[in-house]
Amino acid sequence: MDYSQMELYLKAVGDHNRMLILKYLMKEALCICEFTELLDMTQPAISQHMRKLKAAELVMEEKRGRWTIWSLNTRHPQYPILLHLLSLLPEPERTIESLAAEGKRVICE
Amino acid sequence: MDYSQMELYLKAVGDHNRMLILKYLMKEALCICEFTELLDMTQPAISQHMRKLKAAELVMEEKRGRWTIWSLNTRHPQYPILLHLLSLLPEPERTIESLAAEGKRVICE
DNA sequence: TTATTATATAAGCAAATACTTATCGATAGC
DNA sequence: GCTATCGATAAGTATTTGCTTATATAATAA
Repeated sequence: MDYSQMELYLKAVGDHNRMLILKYLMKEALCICEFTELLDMTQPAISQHMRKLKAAELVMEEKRGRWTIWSLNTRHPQYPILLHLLSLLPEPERTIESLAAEGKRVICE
Repeated sequence: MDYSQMELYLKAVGDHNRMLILKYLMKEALCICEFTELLDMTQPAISQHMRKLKAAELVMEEKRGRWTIWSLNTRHPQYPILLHLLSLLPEPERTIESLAAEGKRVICE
């Protein structure tokens, strides 16, 4: 891995909101609309974060109908390091379940 | 480690020039004036990078006369991860030895 | 077809970042 | 004391970043 790739990689991970996104993706694949609820951000903001994560090859996207399902790229050479770094972070307070309790569950299919 | 600390940590490491600085520090403790030659940067630029690295507790400084000797903080809880990340990067082309060959060795004492 | 939904993209903006030059403080040597 | 050197800090600047709102694209539903 050269210095530019490493910089891309560390900058992709090194953002509060993207760490949250990656934390959520450790548990399950999710679509953009679910992230907008989980992070309380606009849809374009989430899309742009996913673009950054994808540029660093940290995530994969799968188009399913209208939805784009995002998941961690487990084949990334540094995937084990990513898991380790994420394991150092606390679980996000908001979850899909807690959103469901508020009646905000996004069904996505 | 909370999200803010992790962000500070990853942003400190996630810069091309700071990765070079850390790479050099893996081999030996160095002073600011040596880095200015190794990275071909101005002295204030190096000082500012060291300040960022220190804020993330990645490096330690020791005042010795006029010089400040910088070294890796081997006591940092995530020091092993840092070493692993740095090990993925190629050795810098310029070295203290190659500078010596150009007659640019900074003696520092 | 037309409307709705999920996402991507474009353009604009404020804040952060990585430099620069200029200057200040502290130490060492004369 | 005076001067030179190492380093920190301040101020200025161009670029990057992370958002915003507005709009475009594509798939589903009516």
